[in-house]
Amino acid sequence: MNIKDILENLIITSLLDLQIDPFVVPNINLEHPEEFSHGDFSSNIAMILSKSLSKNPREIAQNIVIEINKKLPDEIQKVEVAGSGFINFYLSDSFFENKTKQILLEKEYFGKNKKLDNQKTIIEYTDPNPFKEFHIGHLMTNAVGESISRIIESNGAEVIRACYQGDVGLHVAKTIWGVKKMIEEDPAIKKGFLGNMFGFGKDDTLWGKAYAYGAANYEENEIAKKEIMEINIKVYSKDDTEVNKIYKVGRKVSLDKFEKIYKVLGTKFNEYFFESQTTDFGKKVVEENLEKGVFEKSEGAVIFRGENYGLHTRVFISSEGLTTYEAKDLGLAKIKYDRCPYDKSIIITANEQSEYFKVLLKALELIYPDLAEKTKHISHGMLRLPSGKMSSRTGKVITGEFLLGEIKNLVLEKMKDREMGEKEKDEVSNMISVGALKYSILKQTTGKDIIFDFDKSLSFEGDSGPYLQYSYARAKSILKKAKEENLKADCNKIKTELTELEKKLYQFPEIVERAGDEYLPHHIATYLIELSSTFNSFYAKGKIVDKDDANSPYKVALTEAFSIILKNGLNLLGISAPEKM
RNA sequence: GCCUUUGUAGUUCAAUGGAUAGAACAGAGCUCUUCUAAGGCUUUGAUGUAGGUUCGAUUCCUACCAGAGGCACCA
Repeated sequence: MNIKDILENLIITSLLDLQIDPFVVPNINLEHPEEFSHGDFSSNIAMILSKSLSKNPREIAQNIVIEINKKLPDEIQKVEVAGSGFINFYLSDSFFENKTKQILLEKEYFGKNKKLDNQKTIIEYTDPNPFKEFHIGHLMTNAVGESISRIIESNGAEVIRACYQGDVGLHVAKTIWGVKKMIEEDPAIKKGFLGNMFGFGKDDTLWGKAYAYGAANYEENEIAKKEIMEINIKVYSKDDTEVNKIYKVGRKVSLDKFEKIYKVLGTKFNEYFFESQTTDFGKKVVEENLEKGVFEKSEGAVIFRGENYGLHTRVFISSEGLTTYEAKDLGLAKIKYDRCPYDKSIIITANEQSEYFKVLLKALELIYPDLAEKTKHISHGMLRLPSGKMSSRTGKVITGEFLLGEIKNLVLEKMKDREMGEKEKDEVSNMISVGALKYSILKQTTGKDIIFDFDKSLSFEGDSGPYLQYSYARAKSILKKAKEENLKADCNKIKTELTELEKKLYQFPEIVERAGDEYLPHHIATYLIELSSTFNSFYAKGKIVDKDDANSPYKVALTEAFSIILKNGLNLLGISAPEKM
């Protein structure tokens, strides 16, 4: 039984002994006070009961404490009444010693639970579009999705990582138009686009330029717009040899590039879905349900009248007969389920799609109510520069690779005096760059915009990924020294005072559970920063590895426990923990 | 215009309706003959406005102000 349950039972039985019905309150509220001087757990039960009992909360608290003291378990050292009626619990030395033992024993399993056991969850995130850049928005969706995946895995769920990619649609036509025009203008450039069919002689940055070129002309040039729409139809019909060829190469160039990025970011997808696979089925679903009255015809298009549900109306099949992404997404829900029957389906996107997903989920509810029930849309904020929104439509994008490259340069600059082999330096600098970026995304509540300032957001000091990684490397370095001096960890403390470190360490599993319940990775990030800060103070206070100090084995045990939890926590954020940096 | 969402130190972020609103950066001042100073210690500084609910509100409700996103054939 975990400590929270023990405390809860203790309160309930004490209330019963006092002839108070504990079930008049919905649940016993137990929280960690902000300051350790207020104990390890605190309950406001007396304050809540005060009204219904018409009694002073402090008096109620006193009575409860008297009852609790009659049956104080080993885990609790003392119980006190404080403030306006809080009951504060102070945990005992043996509780902390046992927890440290448990951490050292369970290692990478510490923090995991079985809450979502037997729950199969498919989680869709990143979703870059072939023929377009992998921009920093994708980086953000990936960071959030990967972290949520790992968190719910730690809560026991089986996770299927899915990526849905738009390999058909107007953006493809814009790119193909751009490619054709650029080759027309400069035939020599053809090789840069198409290369030899097998190698990587193809220049993937050219494809980004072609998209930007097509996109700009689509907006400004009526003739180009018409040509692009014609190409769009050909992409679907596949009856134009030249279009087919450009399409085939462009798609592969994009997908290969994406795979390289996923590898750097630490994501391995289990399933890929493509719009080219959802189009026909999506259209079929819409047409079937047009007859059933879910959709209606308007101005030549097939629409879903979201206004009837307080939402907005959207087009599912265009007046030209093309399926919009609304219809494709609708089909996707069923295709996903057919391929991997899930208990829960999570889709992660930027919050600019929040309203859209409400409409989509309403339509889904009318067609596949069981699937709609299982589906959840999670949105994150936008990564924006002080100068404004980042858009790939205008062609002015910051690509994921560019950003990671810039960060890596900063890291390498910082590492230039480190004694480390070139290969190791390269690996470690990759870990740190990705860690810095991911942390800056995950440290705040999912859903709020991130104002992205190169210098500030990616600082390597203070509240940052590298701070956590540095703390880890430091702990590992200490443990290495302990090993060299043959000092073994011992969880039984001799006569040291408890430090704040023990009081933070045991809280990790609760944090994992909460982050999973709320789908909020930032709880992990906040906890890890507090934990690391506590460890760093502990480190600064005196030597840990010291043969002349009888407490040294206990300090080594705490250091090891810290390193285990920090590594597990970083893993939940999708951040690697370097042994050295 | 309608809908959604966000307003917390100079800046970027925390705070299941609870105790003295936490950090980090920036500013001021300390700290490496000692296990990693990407560290530690000290210090200045904040809940958009006006009401309401509550024993208690940054948190819930209403209005207003300000920012962001969305609102018919792009994803």
